[in-house]
Amino acid sequence: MTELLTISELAEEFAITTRTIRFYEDEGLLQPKRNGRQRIYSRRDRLRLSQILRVKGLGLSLSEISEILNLYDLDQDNKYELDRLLQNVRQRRNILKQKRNDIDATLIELKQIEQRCKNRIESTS
Amino acid sequence: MTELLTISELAEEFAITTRTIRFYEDEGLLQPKRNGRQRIYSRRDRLRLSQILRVKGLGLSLSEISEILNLYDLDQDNKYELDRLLQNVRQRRNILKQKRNDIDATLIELKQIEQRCKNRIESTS
DNA sequence: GTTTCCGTTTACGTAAACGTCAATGATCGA
DNA sequence: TCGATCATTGACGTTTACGTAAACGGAAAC
Repeated sequence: MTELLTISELAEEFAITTRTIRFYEDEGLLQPKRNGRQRIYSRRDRLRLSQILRVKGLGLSLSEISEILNLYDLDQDNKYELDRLLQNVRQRRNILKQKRNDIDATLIELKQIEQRCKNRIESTS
Repeated sequence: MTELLTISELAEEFAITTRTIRFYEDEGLLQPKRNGRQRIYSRRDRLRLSQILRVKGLGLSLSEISEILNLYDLDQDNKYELDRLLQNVRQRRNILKQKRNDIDATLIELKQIEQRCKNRIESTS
């Protein structure tokens, strides 16, 4: 049993609208099978959507997300293509690492604010 | 010497346009002094802009950035307000921690892809 | 003294990422 | 069989985050 899903089930599960899911398909991020005109989503489609949403929260455009997720589908044997892919993956990793650094810097500042906040509450009570 | 900057100097330094800087001011994210009609930016304004840009890369809207940066200006004595502020800071921190988790998950996947990529290149050569 | 740079305000334009509405079709329970 | 429900395909609307162009002012360089 491969647990096939309808578009509204998928939408509800991820708390997004069906419009959004169809839009992602228009943009080439999803390619569900069809039963006649009706879309049917496999476990793999579901995983893909979860990856899309996870990456989307990091401030990447849909075209960037598309590029990243295409890296996931490794089906090359051509050495030149593999090299290009490798460069691309490394670059993406570096960008994400930079973002993580930005998050860490902000987290430190927020932590300091939290501490000052607590101190004031202490001294006020 | 407090090193005052003009708008185009600031724009060049951060590789953005003056339009963007003025837009941020319209949105209340910056409040530079004026010399007549001309804007002049202090070291503090410059720091603010760098914070804006740093947080912007994390996929937050300008209004969210505004909220976060407002947390930086701690000038409350009211205990109730301090409590609210504290809640807010903690919530922001949790959201950012979640984003960092998402980044880490993606980094792990990319690392695996990189490894598979390298393996294939090895076995191809 | 006028051209040439900034800089300013005002205003309309635009790309991305959907929201919303209309018209239509398949299905399913009463 | 009829109404309700869910899905589909357009198509136009909307918000965010700026881009771009027009029209103007001050200063400084020639």
